[in-house]
Amino acid sequence: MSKSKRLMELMMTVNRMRKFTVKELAREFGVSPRTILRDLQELSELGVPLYSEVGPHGGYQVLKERVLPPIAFTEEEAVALFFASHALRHYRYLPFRSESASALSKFYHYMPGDVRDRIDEMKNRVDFRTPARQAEFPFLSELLDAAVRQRVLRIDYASREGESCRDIQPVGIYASHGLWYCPAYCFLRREIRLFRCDRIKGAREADAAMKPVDLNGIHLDNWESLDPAEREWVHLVAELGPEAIPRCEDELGRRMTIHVREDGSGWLNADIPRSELPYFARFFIGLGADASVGSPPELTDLIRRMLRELLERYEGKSN
Amino acid sequence: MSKSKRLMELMMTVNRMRKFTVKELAREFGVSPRTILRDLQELSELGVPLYSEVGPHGGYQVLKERVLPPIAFTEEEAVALFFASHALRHYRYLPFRSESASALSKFYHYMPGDVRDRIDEMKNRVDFRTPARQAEFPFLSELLDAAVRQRVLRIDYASREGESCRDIQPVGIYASHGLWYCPAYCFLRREIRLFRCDRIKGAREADAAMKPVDLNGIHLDNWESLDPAEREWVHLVAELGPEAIPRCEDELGRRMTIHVREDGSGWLNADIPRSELPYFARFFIGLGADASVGSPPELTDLIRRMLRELLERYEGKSN
DNA sequence: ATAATAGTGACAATCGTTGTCATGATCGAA
DNA sequence: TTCGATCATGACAACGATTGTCACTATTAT
Repeated sequence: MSKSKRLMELMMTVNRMRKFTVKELAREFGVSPRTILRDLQELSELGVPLYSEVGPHGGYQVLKERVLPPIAFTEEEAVALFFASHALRHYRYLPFRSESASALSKFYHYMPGDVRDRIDEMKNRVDFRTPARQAEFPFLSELLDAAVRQRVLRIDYASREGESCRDIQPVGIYASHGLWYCPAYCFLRREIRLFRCDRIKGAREADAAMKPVDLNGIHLDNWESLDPAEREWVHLVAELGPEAIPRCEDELGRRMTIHVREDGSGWLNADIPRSELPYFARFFIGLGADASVGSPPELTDLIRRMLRELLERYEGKSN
Repeated sequence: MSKSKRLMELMMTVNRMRKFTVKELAREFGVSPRTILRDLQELSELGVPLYSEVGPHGGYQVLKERVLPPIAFTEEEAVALFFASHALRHYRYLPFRSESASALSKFYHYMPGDVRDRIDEMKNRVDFRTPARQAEFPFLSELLDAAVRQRVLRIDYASREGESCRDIQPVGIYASHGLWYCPAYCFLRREIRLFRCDRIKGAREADAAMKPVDLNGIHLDNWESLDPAEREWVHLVAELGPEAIPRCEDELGRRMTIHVREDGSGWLNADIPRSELPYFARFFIGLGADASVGSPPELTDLIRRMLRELLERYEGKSN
């Protein structure tokens, strides 16, 4: 095997093993320990963070910031990748903020001048906007870590009703419209609930006594469908004007299908839980004249009531 | 210089030059042409897409998909980068869709097994959601290209009033809530306007007679502030409940500052163009009891009127 | 035709790589 | 303490890879 190939494979191998001795590698690669030593020194010079300890039980170690085998990207791929991480800059909080920034600058730095020029030209001409939020999300890494390792966390949660302390086991975290959410099994309610991460004011490992529940097979793509069946459902029918379609896709897109006609208008036809009627009432009021609810009657009633209340407020004020 | 170093530099050099002859390179690197030929063959085998033509004015060329010098990422950086481009998968339309996908799979493919495992574990546990849209955005690349190269495009635009044909010069494109927008200088209105990309039904190079205007210095970050001064402004004051804050940040965050008090409530205090009163009226109606507008009177009047209309509609229906 | 270019094969000179050996240093365990 | 496991370094000869040179072919624009 040629030296350069051996170096590549060596890099992958040490990344895989994390801890190893010179002899081991020499056997594995069929070369002498002396050669391996020379190779390791070269890897070191190439930036692989190696650390060695002498003595029995000593050996080599790769420090935690492992270096991946270099990947060659085409120019187009690099540009795409650049803008992908560029898009994340709008997030003040990320589970891996600093890494994302350093990857971005590494990219930028290593690129040949003319590609950099091209990126510079495009930088201010493509963007993925995310609403800027004042809310703080200090525990994203902890929540994600707990989700991956299936651990229970004890959190301080500031809900509308006041601050409470509860044990949860996160399913995962996701950002939507610039806010972070965390669906998690709540040991208090004994079901999966959605938490807003900015309301989580504290998070630490729960008591060892708290046994994790089995959330294998439950993840971000399917937890919503695992809703408890206790709910009572009512049937929603609404007619949508063209202006209303995007707003419905925005807020309801993942819960129901939005039917669109040729002329741009559309309609909704779906079952919704009775408990969410207030939410829907307010939502359709917000759509104004672009939407009109046909059913259920409970919803139209509620809309009327809410409209009257609002109207009273605004009439009271002006008089 | 060692062979491997020379190969690296060669890769960068050919990427920079795009077109070159063997002799040139031989001179530049101080080796014989024979060696360069051997090196180029190796680069070729390593995936650099080289193409050669014999004869006078012949020579080597790098095909358009240039390969960048390999960049070594740490594990954490790779994970961050992976999730950045993972986040883009929600977009059905992107100005560089296929490249983004191939970069993602290249990443995944070249990663050592255990990092891949780690990513697999996290894949379903972190997400950046974007509303799924049915709208189509077929001309993103064309718009972006025109923005970068400062070209004029002739587009077919389907606005509320019907389809029209106009010449525009894009400032850039951006995605917000899953929809793509394109601020552009409109030669019809003679000012910068915001176009929704899904309403652009056709796009092609405009007449050569259309002279591009100078949009240097105007880009996505500043075009909004270049609004024509013709507008009439009114002063908005509104009181916000805690629930209303996120929705205001979402929709108004980039136009005005949202003041937040200790207790979670907040207020708005900003100038808005009179022409947008209907938009604001509807917006505050959508906030329901969580917001109340104090001023301007025109706005509260409008809100009252709209509420009455809505109420009539819903009362008419139920009777 | 001519000149400019790529492409290949052969060979010897050169240079880099490897294994072996000797030596040293450090550390943990017996 | 001594012993063995480990990293670390230097010297050198054997080996193998790389390089330059030369001779030759093939293609093409002028």
